[in-house]
This record gives sequence, C-alpha cells and structure tokens, in this order.
Amino acid sequence: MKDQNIICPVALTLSLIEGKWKTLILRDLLEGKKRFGELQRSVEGISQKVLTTQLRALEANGIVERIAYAEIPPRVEYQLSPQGQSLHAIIDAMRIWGENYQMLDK
Amino acid sequence: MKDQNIICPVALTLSLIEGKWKTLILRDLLEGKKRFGELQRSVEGISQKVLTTQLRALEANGIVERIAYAEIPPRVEYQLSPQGQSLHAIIDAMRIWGENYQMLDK
DNA sequence: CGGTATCCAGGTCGATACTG
DNA sequence: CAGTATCGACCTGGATACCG
Repeated sequence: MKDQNIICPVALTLSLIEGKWKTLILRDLLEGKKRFGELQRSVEGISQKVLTTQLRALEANGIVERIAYAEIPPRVEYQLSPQGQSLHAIIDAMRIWGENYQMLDK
Repeated sequence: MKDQNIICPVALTLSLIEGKWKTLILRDLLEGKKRFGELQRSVEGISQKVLTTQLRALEANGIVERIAYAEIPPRVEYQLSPQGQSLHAIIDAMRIWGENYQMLDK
C-alpha cells in the first residue's frame, strides 16, 4: 500500500485496480466465477506468472476470492468478493467515459 | 496509447488517470486553475521533472489545458479542459469508494 | 491444471544540475 | 518561474523452464 493512499482515497481506489491487466481481469470476473485457465484465455496475452501475481494482489486487497478444490486434476476458481462487486459502478462509469472519449476521435 | 485500449474502454480511461501522481494533480486541478509552482507545492514530494512530464501527458490527452503568459518572470497556468471536468464524477466515485474501503480497517 | 523459480528488458520515477 | 538534461535506481512485466 503506497504512502499517499493514506491522504488520498482516490489514489487508494486507483491503486487497487490500476496496472496493465487488473481491469481486464475485473472485466471478466464481473461476468461471474472463472477458473484460472479460463481467465488466462480470456485475458489475452497475459502470462501465467503475471496472472498469478495480479490475482494474488486482488485477493490480498479483498477484491477477489480464491476457491481451490482438492481434486485431481486441480481446480481453482476466482470470483469477485462483495467489495469487488461494489466496484461495478465505477468500472461501468469508466467504460462509458472511455467510449465517449474514443468517439471524439483520437 | 496502449494496444488494449482499443478493445477495453475501461483500460483507456484508466490509462489517462493512473500512475503515482496523476490523481493527485487532478484532485488539485478540480479546485480550479493553478500555476506550475502552486501544483508543485500542493502535490507534495513531486519533482519538477516528473510534474512537467505528467502535465504534458495530461495535456496531450486533452485532460488539462496549459496557458502560458508572455511575461517576465514567466507565468504558466493549468486548468482542466471540459474533458477533464467530465472526469469529476468518476474521481468522486473513487474517492467515496476509497473512504468506505478504508473504514473496513486495512 | 495451476501454479513457482529464475533471469532479464523496458519504463517510470528520483536526484541533481543547468537555463531562457 | 518554469522549465530541460542527464544519470541511475527500482519495479513491473515478459520468456522460459520446471513442479505437485
């Protein structure tokens, strides 16, 4: 957790969802529960290591929940926590803003 | 502009406001027009070089406007563009979310 | 299947010095 | 006052190989 987050809640929120991949992961998890392999396919171009890192970070921050089944072969599912679900409105707002922004050319 | 922004408007929006300093700069500019030196004092800890870089990036993306006066000593003011103003709701939403998040300890 | 371990490349940020 | 220039440190992310 960065130092500035203490004084700037905006930076706090942002720190939880920023980065090259987190929004893409969240976008997919907003659709519902997903397995590790599913995420790796839907978040195109991400490596195993980085997907693991990002999911661990989201989990540590209470945004996603990890459910491991004791099976052979192993199965692990990820889903948004209630905290994560509550980001839905913000992500939607950013999506809409981004779509408008795109239409003004650039 | 990153490649994924083409397919993910959320990532597009995020790319414009993320980073260690941009939210802090935007937070201050939401209050109104500011001079370079004012920003450097209110965004505590930022170096001249980085503040310049960040402002240039925000300007290039149409979020802030730069007004230089041909005076001695020089005077430069920065203010949000209409596009930048339209981020207000999103930044507010993130601030509120962050405040709630903080209260759940962590 | 769902990870770790290792090593490396690129970019961002910081410190410092200098300038119109 | 409001920058630019230079150099170096750190950190994120990428490639690849291996593991329970």
